[in-house]
Amino acid sequence: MKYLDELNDIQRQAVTTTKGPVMVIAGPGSGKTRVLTYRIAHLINSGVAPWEILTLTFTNKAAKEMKERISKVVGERGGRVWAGTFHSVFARILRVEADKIGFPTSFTIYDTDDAKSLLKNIVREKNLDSKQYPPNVLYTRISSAKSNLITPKAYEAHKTLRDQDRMAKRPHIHAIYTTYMARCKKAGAMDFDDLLYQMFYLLHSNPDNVVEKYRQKFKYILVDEFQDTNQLQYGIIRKLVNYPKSEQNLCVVGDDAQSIYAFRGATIQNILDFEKDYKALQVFKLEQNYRSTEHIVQAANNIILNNRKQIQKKIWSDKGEGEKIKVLRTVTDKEEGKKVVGTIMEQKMRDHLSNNAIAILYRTNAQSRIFEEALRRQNVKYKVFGGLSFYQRKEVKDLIAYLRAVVNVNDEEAMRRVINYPVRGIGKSTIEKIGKAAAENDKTFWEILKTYQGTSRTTNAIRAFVFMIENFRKKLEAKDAYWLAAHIFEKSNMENSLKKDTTVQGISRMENVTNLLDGIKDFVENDELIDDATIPDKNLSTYLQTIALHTSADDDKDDTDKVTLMSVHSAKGLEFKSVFVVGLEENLFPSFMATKEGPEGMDEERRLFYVAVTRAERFLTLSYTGSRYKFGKLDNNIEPSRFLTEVGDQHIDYVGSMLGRSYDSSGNSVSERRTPRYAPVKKAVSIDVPAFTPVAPSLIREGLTVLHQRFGQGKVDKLSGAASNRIAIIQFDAVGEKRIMLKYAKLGIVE
DNA sequence: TAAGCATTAATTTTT
DNA sequence: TTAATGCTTA
Repeated sequence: MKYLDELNDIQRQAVTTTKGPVMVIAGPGSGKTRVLTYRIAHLINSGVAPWEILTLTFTNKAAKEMKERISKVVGERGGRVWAGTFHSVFARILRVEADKIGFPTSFTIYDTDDAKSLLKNIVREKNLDSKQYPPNVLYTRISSAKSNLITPKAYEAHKTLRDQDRMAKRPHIHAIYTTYMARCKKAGAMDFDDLLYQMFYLLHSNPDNVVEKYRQKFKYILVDEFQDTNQLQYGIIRKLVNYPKSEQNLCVVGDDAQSIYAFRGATIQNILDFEKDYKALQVFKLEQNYRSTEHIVQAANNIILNNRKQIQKKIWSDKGEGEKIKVLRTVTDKEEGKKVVGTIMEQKMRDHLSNNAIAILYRTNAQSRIFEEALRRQNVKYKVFGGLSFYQRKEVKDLIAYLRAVVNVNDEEAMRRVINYPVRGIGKSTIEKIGKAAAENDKTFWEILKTYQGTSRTTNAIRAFVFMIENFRKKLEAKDAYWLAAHIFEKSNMENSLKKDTTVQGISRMENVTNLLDGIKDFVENDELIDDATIPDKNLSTYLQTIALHTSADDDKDDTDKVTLMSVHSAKGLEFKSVFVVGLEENLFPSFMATKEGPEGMDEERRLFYVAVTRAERFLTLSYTGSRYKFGKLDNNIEPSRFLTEVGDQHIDYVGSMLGRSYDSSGNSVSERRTPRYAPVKKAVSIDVPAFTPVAPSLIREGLTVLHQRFGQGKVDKLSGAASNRIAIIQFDAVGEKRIMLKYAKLGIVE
């Protein structure tokens, strides 16, 4: 087996120990994905059918990549492994089994917006104060209840939860939870948590002994990123693995130090429980880091040492010392953008990095803007991940809502969205009345709609709408998803109403819908391997499921060369030659929420920082600023992040930055606060380099006054070296003497 | 009912 | 700063 030679000893053991429960603790860059894929390949090579293997990953993209890598080892059949996120795999199973637990198999998936809008309606119907019951709070509360396997009934009886709610003056949350669940069921809809919750419920209540079917089917189960699973997810796994005479072929891979989703209910308790739940457990620790150089790896170790709880582990690298970590400090946020991009330009030039090799990582998506602007100014191509995804745009959601309404007429949220778009004279108050009637008479929105009587004008409008939807439904069986979507777009009058808008935005909306239609076409035409056969399952509801679970992390990196901009969360599992972690400021990274939450919140922020730092292969740059715009207001009282002091000075290079000082409004240094023992302050002002056009190296002569991108103005003292490799010694006004290699540096001539 | 205008509230991370 | 909500008027 050739692939076994590509592994180190521990990795190989983790791959070849195929029977029984196995836990792999995998530090960052330790070849985790390789172990997982080779393990699966190894299973297949030893006679296990690909479709008997279930692999649960964190993103769909990770699953896809894994399948491709498996296929490289074992051939095409590798693609037939069951691999996907918890959500997508269980959605697929529920597509088949949902009717056993009272849902239609064509159930729709409510995204966060749908869920919140439904919650809002419920609060209104219950005549509760919408200020007291904001949808965000309700959603989080319900989500975390589900993630902890707390049913509405259990919630009602749960003393701690009820006390918390009472203290927050929200005593009716349990009732809202109950109604919410009922309404989702009536609408034939599941929210993200339900995909797991209902899956658990299916296995737990076990109608027609369905659990047996899946225990038989999935003989080997692998879970990636186990540290980010919640109790509910672990519960499902146990249902599938724990039964009499089970071989318990379960392999979980994770790293407690990289657990960054506690806010979503994930708990490293699962890792700890795992050892208790599976007595025969074999543990393998992967500690060698193949990704980063030593300064980075050791800085990471230093950082995580500040956390209280963790599994003993120390990652190491033999890739050499490498470059020190650079720290940039600026006065304003704009300048932070400029400096980061300046450093990027420098690395591109001096180290020949392509844009692809570079990532800017931030704590909050809102930070991207400043870097986007700076990159645009320098004409550097970039791609922003996260934020508003394609499928969240209004016009895209509108058309999708039509499709949802047609597939499942009980999908109340979709129905409400399209009933008066484009405007057809069914106004707010009418919709309100219908909603109320439905809630009061225990009917669905659609049932009321079909027989609704209002003024003759609205009644006619409603009749026409119902007629239209029913007509669409007639085509559902005979036509494929693409045909139907295009048909609906036209006949619903959406097309005309979009065409009327000839503004720039209007045109771009039209383009987005066209792109959506193209996407549907693509989906219809591409076959997918499912199980041991190719199933042409191309109906609309499968399509809707796929896009509902699509996230920006699943976006393919397009083949053009672009700098990556993303949140630290979405950078999980990725690596780049050069990484910039920006906005390292108190109350931003760590976030102000964590600061008030206490030590647990802070530990999670630190793990997040650990993840960010360990994304870098060769170059790591940290940046922060003294003042920043926050919701339109200038905050110039920013302190550097506590995390900066945890990196370890021996790994940091403070080139050109002034650390550990705060400045008052006139730019004077103010007495030191709490950032100790930082690099000496060289100059009290940052070097403001004016724009210049770089000249060819051959034009640089001794005695010239030149401009350097980072060091500012200086005088060329001496030239040495061959013409092709010329080195200039330059006396800079701001930073003193520097040796500059002309072929890499960009210099402008002043005189 | 629908569109236009004014006010106000809210901003962490994501399947 | 932006998004969303509320209010007024045709």
